[in-house]
Amino acid sequence: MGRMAETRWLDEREMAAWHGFLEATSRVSRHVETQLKEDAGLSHAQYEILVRLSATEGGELRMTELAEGLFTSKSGLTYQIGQLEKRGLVHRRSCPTDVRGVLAVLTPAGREALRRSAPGHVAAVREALIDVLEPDELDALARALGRVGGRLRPHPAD
Amino acid sequence: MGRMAETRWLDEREMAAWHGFLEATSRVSRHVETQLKEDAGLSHAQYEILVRLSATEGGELRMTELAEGLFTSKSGLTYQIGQLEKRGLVHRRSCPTDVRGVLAVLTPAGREALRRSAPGHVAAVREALIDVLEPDELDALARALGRVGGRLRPHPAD
DNA sequence: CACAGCAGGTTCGAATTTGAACAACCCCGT
DNA sequence: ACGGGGTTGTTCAAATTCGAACCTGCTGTG
Repeated sequence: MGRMAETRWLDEREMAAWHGFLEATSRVSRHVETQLKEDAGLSHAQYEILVRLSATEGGELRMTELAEGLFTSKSGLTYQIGQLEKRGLVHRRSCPTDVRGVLAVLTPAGREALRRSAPGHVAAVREALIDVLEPDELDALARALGRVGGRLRPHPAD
Repeated sequence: MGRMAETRWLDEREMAAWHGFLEATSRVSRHVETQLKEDAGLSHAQYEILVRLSATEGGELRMTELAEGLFTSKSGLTYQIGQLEKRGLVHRRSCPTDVRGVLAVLTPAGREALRRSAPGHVAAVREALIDVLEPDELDALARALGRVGGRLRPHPAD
């Protein structure tokens, strides 16, 4: 019965890739997180929320949509929106078409906070990842990781 | 004075790479984390600790060395070693050559836990990252991310 | 129209993580 | 031998994160 197939261990190349992935993600994450916190007082999660909101028509988005876009849990988003709301960067508005729904709306202060912190953040991203790679390497990375992320994306409803 | 140079925003290609990086790291991390937690009751951090320890001569390592290898903070490691110690997978031993030092030592139970959980973990890593890429893509990824991680590594003491 | 099943958000508790502050200790130059 | 300076781990409080349980309110079906 269910006897597992012999394990295919990782060879040296594969191990190097996995380890490199872990180290890079860990360090890049810390780099970006630290820069944002020090220079703008925002966590990366909070910054991303502002970005997504600012990219929409009215600067507002349903909680669920936001959560999906941020690859985070619903409860995690509830928490972060609460934090941003306390600081007046975002406010909640109930959805006109669905009583249950909640819209997170970017406030003028939120838009301003984003405008101020964006340059520093972009610089950090360049320093940590973008400017470290040659254009072709960057494209290869985008293609490869795009596939990786896509395959783990929650079912498009099969 | 200190006026910042004009910000070099990210173009579409760069944006795609950054977003892909964020999505991939987020989803891969969750995938691996979930598999380990469900199948072995270990967090990825804990699993990595067992791996590093098992790779050494006596299955032991100084706290600081371990923390560096795991790209984590010292206090974070203290916490995790505490958890593993509670479960009998690791135990602490004071360092013979430095009174301040502490050695984390893998116990037989710890070695056994690692042996049991490794196959499932490797499978998850393959499913999420390794087997999704062609050999050349994997090498390119390793080269690129290796450089990225290396550049953000704490000063080798200049 | 009534109902079962599902979707949207929040709440709650448990587990982690991080940096700062500490206390103890090693090491090197004077 | 001595003192300053850097190291080693731990402790502590604050911030997050996640999944499970819940309550409400949609929605398609009979």
